[in-house]
Amino acid sequence: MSLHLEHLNPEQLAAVTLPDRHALILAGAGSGKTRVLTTRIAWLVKSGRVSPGEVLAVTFTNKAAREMLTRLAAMLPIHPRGMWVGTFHGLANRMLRAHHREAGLPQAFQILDSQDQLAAVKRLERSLNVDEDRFPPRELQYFINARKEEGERARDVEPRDELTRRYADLYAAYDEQCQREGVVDFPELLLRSFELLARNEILRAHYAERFRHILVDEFQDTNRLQYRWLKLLAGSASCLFAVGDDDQSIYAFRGARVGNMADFEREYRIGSVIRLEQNYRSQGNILDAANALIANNRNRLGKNLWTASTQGDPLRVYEGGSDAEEARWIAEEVEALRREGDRLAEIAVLYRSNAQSRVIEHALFGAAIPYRVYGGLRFFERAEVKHALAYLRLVALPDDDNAFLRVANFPPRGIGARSLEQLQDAAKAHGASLWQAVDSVTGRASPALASFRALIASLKSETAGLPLAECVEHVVARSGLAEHYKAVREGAERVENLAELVNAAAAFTEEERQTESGAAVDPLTAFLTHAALEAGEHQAGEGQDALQLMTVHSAKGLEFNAVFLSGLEEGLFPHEQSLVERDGLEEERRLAYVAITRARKRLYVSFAQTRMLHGQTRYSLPSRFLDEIPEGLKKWLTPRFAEQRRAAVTAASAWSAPRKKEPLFGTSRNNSGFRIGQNVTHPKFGAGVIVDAEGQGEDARVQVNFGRQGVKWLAVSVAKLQAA
DNA sequence: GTGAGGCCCCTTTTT
DNA sequence: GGGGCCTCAC
Repeated sequence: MSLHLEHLNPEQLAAVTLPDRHALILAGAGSGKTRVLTTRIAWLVKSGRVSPGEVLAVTFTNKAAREMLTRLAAMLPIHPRGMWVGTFHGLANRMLRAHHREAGLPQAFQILDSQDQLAAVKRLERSLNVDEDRFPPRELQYFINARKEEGERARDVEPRDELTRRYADLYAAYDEQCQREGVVDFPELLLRSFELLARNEILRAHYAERFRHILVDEFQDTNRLQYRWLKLLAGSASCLFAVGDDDQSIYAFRGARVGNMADFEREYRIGSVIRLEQNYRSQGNILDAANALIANNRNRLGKNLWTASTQGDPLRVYEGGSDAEEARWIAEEVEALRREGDRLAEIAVLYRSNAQSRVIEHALFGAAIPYRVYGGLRFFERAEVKHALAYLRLVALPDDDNAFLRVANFPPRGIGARSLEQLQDAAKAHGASLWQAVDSVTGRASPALASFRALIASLKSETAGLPLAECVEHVVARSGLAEHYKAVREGAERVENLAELVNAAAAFTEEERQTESGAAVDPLTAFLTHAALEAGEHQAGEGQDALQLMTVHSAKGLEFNAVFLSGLEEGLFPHEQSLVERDGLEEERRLAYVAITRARKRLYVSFAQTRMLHGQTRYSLPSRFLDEIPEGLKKWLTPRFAEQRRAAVTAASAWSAPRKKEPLFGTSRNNSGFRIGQNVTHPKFGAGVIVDAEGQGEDARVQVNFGRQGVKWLAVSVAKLQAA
């Protein structure tokens, strides 16, 4: 039950025991950030400075919030009742449920996840006869979310041009639609609760008075709206304690504003920023590599991590002839680590994009290594589960048109597109929801519609008062979903997932009972909120020892004894898209920095000469990030790329002879003397690789990927290309 | 109204 | 390569 303050270093201790004032903690990777945050809360409470109810701590992910609660529970004698700990969205939701009337929402308002939101946007465009080619729904969704995250309503959007004006109009119409249906998207949770506080002086004063200490994790990832929300919540009396690391800002693409750190420092007159620079996680070579890499970024607040630990092993660098070969190598090395006694759960394979996992999974499967993939489709996002949830949503709030359209004819019950179109027209004419509009068309149109309406109504009455799990079970059975999936081929897994949904409901009830953290809403609405806000990381096979596969993004905040960083190739990492974005390359570099700093003892880095992407073989060059790591820290397991190119002339197969059986490239030639996949050099562009060829004789042209110099078509007869 | 096959697109991700 | 969406045939 002790805080163990004596185990903190001077900077950590200073941060933990800071007097009542605003603070900015610049906390490097592995510097004990979460520990400082939680210990500070415990210290504030234990020293009697505040009561738990006067503390609010906010994070980005549910995982981080849970972690914080667990640690707090270990440090504080009683359950920290009344303390607000959660994600931005979770806390905003809590506030909106408590003050739904003031916020202009039904108490049972439903939350749209990104999928639902896209469906809602599509539906809107169709109802307004908007040309989906000129206004792609995805673009509109992006526009709306970006505006909301800046704190702007449609009327605040500056009509720079005709297109923007149209988008703004659609934004307004979208908001009206949501309001009519009683649904709220993710950014709306924040914006709505922000506006509530801004408008309602009494509430604002209440919260500003209540929360004496507001602590923010991963502050570098906050967007403009989140920062403004915090400022409003803090008022003039509360202390803001912000922890962040500008070098780990990897979410600019979704609105995060690193600039919030500098703004905070200025606006709150932070005299001295506390820097946590001692790293307790990684051995010397790993940390040196990370520091060397990130030093190439210009926009930094500046900080240099150091460690008291030994240098440890050098980074192991591997070059594969293909992505498959790279994957096999990873499997072999993992197997070797396992033989040495490492637990698989302590080893991670990281990649830039989810699509890369397939090849790796294939190799792991072949090597019989158990693994777990993070990301991808999560439990509550599965189609069959979303269908069941849609029925439940209609029970909770029949005006939810999204849910209505999702399951009106699923399982098929003879309600076709035409009936639904008619219904939508009728609803539009009456300014009503689909549910309300059914009566106005049933007389003439589909009896099936009327029976669907009756089904929902009876589900509602039959489940009233039932415990949550039984309610879910009843809806799954009576909706016809279970029966439907039993009948279709390959539906067994879906039936299981429906059963699992019943379990999830039971587990949710139990958890609520223990923590009593729920806002004052009915259990069904609480469960639906949980499903939307926490899409469900808990997958099957959680308990067993398994290798961890995930994108670099989702690895943030985690650490492992050994890390494999795969696919370090130009165009993939850094991603080619990032090169055309403003500050894109620096964000990619920070991403690489995050990846490297996940490792405690061993870091493996790999790349492949060829990779299957979108069904085509791509030829790539090693990532520039690899060059930015000093040679002295690396140990090449395959001859270096440059050396290999030189060596290739004399001993073509020296570098990966053992398994060079498969034909790596098509042997497409065009009498140019070059072969696809061949490494070449150009006097101006440097090293490259042939990726395509066309034409014959004098007209022969080859396409060469020069990495950061770009991909170029060159006429063989003119360009001074040389085989490397 | 329903199911099967063709076509198009393709970052990163949490809430 | 693969998933979502649309069109076309029953």
